[in-house]
Amino acid sequence: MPATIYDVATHAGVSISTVSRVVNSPQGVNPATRFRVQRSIEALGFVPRADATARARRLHRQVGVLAPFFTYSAFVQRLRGIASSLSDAGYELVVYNADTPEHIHAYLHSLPLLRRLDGLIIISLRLDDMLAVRLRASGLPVALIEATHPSLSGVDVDNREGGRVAGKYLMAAGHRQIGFVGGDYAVGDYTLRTSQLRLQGLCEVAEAAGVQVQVPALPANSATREDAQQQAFELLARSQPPTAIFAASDTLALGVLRAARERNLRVPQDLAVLGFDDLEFAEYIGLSTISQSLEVSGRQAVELVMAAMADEQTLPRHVQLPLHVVRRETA
Amino acid sequence: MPATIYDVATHAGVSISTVSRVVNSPQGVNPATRFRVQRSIEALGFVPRADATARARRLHRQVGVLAPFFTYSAFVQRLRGIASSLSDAGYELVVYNADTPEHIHAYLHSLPLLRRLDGLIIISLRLDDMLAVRLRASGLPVALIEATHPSLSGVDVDNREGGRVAGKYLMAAGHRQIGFVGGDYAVGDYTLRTSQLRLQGLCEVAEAAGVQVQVPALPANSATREDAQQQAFELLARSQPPTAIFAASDTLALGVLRAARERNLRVPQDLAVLGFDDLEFAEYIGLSTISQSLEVSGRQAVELVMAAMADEQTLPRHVQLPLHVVRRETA
DNA sequence: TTTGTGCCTGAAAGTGCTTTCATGAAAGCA
DNA sequence: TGCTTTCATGAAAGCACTTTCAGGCACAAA
Repeated sequence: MPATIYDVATHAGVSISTVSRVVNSPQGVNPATRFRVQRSIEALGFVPRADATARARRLHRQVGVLAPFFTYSAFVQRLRGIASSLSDAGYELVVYNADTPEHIHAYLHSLPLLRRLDGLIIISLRLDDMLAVRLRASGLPVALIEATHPSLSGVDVDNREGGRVAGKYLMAAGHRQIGFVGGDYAVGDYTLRTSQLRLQGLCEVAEAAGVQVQVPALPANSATREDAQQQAFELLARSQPPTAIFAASDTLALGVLRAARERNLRVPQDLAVLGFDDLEFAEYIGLSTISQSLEVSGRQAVELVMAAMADEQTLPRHVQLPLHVVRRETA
Repeated sequence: MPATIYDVATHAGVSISTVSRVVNSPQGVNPATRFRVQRSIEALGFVPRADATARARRLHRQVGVLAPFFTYSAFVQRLRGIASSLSDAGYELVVYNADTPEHIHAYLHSLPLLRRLDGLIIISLRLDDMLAVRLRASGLPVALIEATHPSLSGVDVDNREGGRVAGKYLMAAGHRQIGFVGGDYAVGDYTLRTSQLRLQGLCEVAEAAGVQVQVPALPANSATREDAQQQAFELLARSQPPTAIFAASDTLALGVLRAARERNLRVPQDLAVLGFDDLEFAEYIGLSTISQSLEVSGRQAVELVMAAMADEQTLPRHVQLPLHVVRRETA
């Protein structure tokens, strides 16, 4: 059984208050006493228990992350940013996986009440007004990533602008037949509809340039590679098939790439493919894509929760991250 | 301010003991009293605070995972298994990123003392005898993944056998010039040397069949795609280049694939490529590989820590997961 | 000698539950 | 009716720290 603050106090012949002070604010205690206590601490190998400290300080030094982790690939890179910022700030990271609407619902309602967390980061989940207001009222500092809500801090990108950037890039490369492949990660009512926005942006600039965007007959209601592959097959089978396809995510772009290979189309000569996200594997496979600074989004979110933790009264802040195309080999 | 157990007790006109019993073992309390208390609980919206419960029970319902997450791609899939098993068991998952030897050292020495965790899972980190014994003695239940040690529970695979499986598979496909590309994730003294073992297994079966294995002149001391690409270039530039390359991981295989593309080699006709791990993207890009059941390893590890948590005296258990080749398009 | 002024230090409250132990009431039995 | 047994409940200890508050003590000034 490890030593407690009481053991140290007895051993050094002082009160526990003094031991606590030696640990937390040594300058306030008489040098002679301090050295004696320090020797006792070392002799007994005393280390304050994190949970006891947390209780007394009413600060847990833990921040939670709620996300549909395993259905959604972009989380790793966001998490990377979150983890490193959090660790720099001396906070631990606890992970809540929310792949189903039921899980999400349960977490969202219990986490604020359990009072185990100092802050919470919610990734890629759409929150309705009621929920957002409840969260805000619960007193648990929250930051959103990818989604936004007026009453909660958040960091996102301009998805419509992303579609415009993609369209301009492809048209600048001479494409006049542009296809779109999309779909969103389905998590019930919490599903975020970014794919649609990216398509809108694409259509805007295409229309302005007199270029028509080809959209699959059946829009997918999920975001798997297989869906994308089927969508691509459909587009490529048309009488005037697209010479370029913009996929609403890198994962979907993989499906397009596969479809191209199966139809013996050379990329980018016969078919240019442009993704969205800039996931890690995009670089590996040479996929051209729109980068949305995933890692930075994680760091930003940590800053936002920290701000909310420092001052609960502060107004929600919203950060919008820039987008840029990363030119590689597929477009 | 949320309601506490005291508020409920007052409201229902009972003692806090009774409220506690209604929450935790309702069958032991008189139905009339029970209903009254339950009504008070609902009226006040009482939810027991997780940290208070944890303290009183001396059980935190949190398990930690320590791993070089962001230098090591296989973690996502392992984590998926861990997260879902943990959540089924009602435990939370706290993540400790350990990309540098210094971080690892600090975590390994502080986590057992801070007493915030009920258990710890350590992924892909080599522990020396002293550390393993210390951990064991600390009383914090531990399970290892990918590494093993006699005094700690662990789940791993037979890496040498993995090399043999790869060699047999490639030779059965007719290859007589087999190349190897390898390298390990470098985390100082904690670096695990699995690449070497996989090579040994490959050499064993090749030698037995009179086939020579081609190994790059400069073995890489890291495991990046770029390293693998350079290694592959070197092998392919030889007078008698390999017709198949076994890469010690899927990430490395990506580098080989890239090298093949740059040299205008068709895969698998001109060069067969076989990976190891079966990461998620392997399926996406059609990479043939040796699966090591990453998700299962996570589930197994949870079982092992749980066993250790249930009975601290129990002997360490070791589980070895099966390997099998997943035939796709590259070999 | 008395009063004032800091500096150290200890006592004690606060944190919100679980769980053991003891007690009283009610029920069962002869 | 008197005794035992069971059931339901409350009191209180325990958890391991931080932090506030008050007071003791030494030293300087009056």
